[in-house]
Amino acid sequence: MNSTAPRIIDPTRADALFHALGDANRRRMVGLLSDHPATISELSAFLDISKTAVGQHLAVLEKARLARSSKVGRTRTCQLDPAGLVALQDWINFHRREWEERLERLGDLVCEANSQ
Amino acid sequence: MNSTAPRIIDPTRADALFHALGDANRRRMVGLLSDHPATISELSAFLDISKTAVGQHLAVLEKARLARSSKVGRTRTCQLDPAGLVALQDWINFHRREWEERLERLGDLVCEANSQ
DNA sequence: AAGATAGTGAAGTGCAGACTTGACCAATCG
DNA sequence: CGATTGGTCAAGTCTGCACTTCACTATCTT
Repeated sequence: MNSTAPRIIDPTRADALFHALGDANRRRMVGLLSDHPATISELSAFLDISKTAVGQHLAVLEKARLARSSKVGRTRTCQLDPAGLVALQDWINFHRREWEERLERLGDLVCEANSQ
Repeated sequence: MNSTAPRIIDPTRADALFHALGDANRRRMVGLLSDHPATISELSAFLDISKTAVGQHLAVLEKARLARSSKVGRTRTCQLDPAGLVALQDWINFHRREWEERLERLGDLVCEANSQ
């Protein structure tokens, strides 16, 4: 489980993923949600944007599978969806592998990269 | 080295990073560069966009420290800069840690997340 | 039932950003 | 030298998207 095998990530998915995280407010949302679930209103208050805006952000995050939500009564509670983060991890691992492989043969840059 | 310690990533930097990777062409660029360095013209030909556009993308990638470039003679060769990927990794690790910690107490979702 | 509260839909505004074109400079080649 | 070729600068275009407001539908509270 949790194999180190190179798992490729579909471009469409990558698009959704990076687009989703490209916005500061959405990143703040996953920041909040990674701490604990929250409702639309709470997120709205915290981020200081309209509930409508939160709803729109949520849709984007859900499409990227970075968040989930479910409505009970009149309140919708959002929580983090690990799947997105996992996919992101995969994307990085894939590319990391590629250049690490290449840099091994060339032996440079790497130290610099680690120091900030 | 390469410690597992939580290394926090500055929001401004995260912005640059995710914004940079939010574009499909730029992702294709890092894809190419992670294989081997390339010149502006080569990238232009491969991505089928103007050299000017490539230059603009390059600027974005460099700001995010995902690429470097240097000009010798009249040709500019671009190569991948590991620093960006490393920072990205840090960002994920940080959030991953947060929700893993929380999910450990709640014990759910995780299996689903791993299967796609 | 009246009134607040939680959220959704539609439509509009304004800005950012991904491109292009065209003029231009600097190396390289014949 | 003259002609390509590689790259950059400066505008300008056009689409996408973050966000708002307004109107409306549940749902909860008292």
